[in-house]
Amino acid sequence: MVDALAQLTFAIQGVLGRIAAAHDLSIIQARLLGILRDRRPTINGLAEFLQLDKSSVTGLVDRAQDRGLVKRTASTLDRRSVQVSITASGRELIDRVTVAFEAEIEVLVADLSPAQRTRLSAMASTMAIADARSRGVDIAAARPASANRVPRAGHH
Amino acid sequence: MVDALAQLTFAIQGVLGRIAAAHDLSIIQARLLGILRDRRPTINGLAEFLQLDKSSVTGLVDRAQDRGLVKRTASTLDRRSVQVSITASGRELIDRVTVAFEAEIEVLVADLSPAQRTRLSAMASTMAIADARSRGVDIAAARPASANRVPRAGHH
DNA sequence: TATTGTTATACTCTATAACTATA
DNA sequence: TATAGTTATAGAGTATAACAATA
Repeated sequence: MVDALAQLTFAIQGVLGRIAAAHDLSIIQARLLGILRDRRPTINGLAEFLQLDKSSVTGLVDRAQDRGLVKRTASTLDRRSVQVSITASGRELIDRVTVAFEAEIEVLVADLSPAQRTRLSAMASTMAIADARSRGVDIAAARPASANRVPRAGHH
Repeated sequence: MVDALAQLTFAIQGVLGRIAAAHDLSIIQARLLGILRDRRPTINGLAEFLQLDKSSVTGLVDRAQDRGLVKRTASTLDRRSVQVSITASGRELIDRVTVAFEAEIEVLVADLSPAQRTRLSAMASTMAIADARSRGVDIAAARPASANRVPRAGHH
């Protein structure tokens, strides 16, 4: 099991990496844009999402901003913080990457039956949630439309 | 499906990264040691396994060698090439990482039934093989001990 | 000529520590 | 004092191009 999952992970990362590179992006830059599709987090918020130090995020956002993919906006509530958002150009790029990624994943699951795919999808979600929970993060609350999970007490 | 798989991939990479870091390794260094557990590839061979440029592998092996985790041996057949192998110390380290990784994955699959785990494992393998095939690599032939590859016509 | 591996170089990604400007 | 973000710095990881040794 462990071996199979590790292999799968590397395979998917490889696919993602190749597609991102074909669009002149690294995996982490693609991830950044993906997060910003439906959120306007602060630098600290991004650091938490990505599990990176805030100084790493500063650099990440700097490079994306230099390319016109994201922008910083001063927060009106707390003048120390900024809000990071995606630009039209960034959104267009990540949308193209997503389409390509979906097509490639389609190749990987080609040998699975429709029923297997459904089950795989469900299991993957279950595991991602278990991971988030084990780190004390409530991933469900950060979802887009609907996806509202059962309200949970608190963290820790 | 795509989203769930991506989430799962990042979750597993996160787990791997944290465990590797706890043992003073990066993911790629852990992968390198994992590959060397039952193989003695050339630099070019490693580059193919890892899908990296050979110059990247030179640096990777340099750093691992500096730490006494791997070693280079001159090939007797082709004096241009070297064989990279794991040291006792490297093997001990990757074994410890593997044990810790297995324990963490156990947490992630905790919410899955035994039957689901079996199916997940099988599907993960299927997908990893599909990926290898899509890249023209025969992962199955590259397995353990004396995996004497059946002489094959051509690569490409 | 072609291939194996290294070197030189440049860039991205990352963390730690020190700093600034707010709060 | 504490927090949000940046800067300075250092190191790993990666690719491209040029190179030496060998085939």
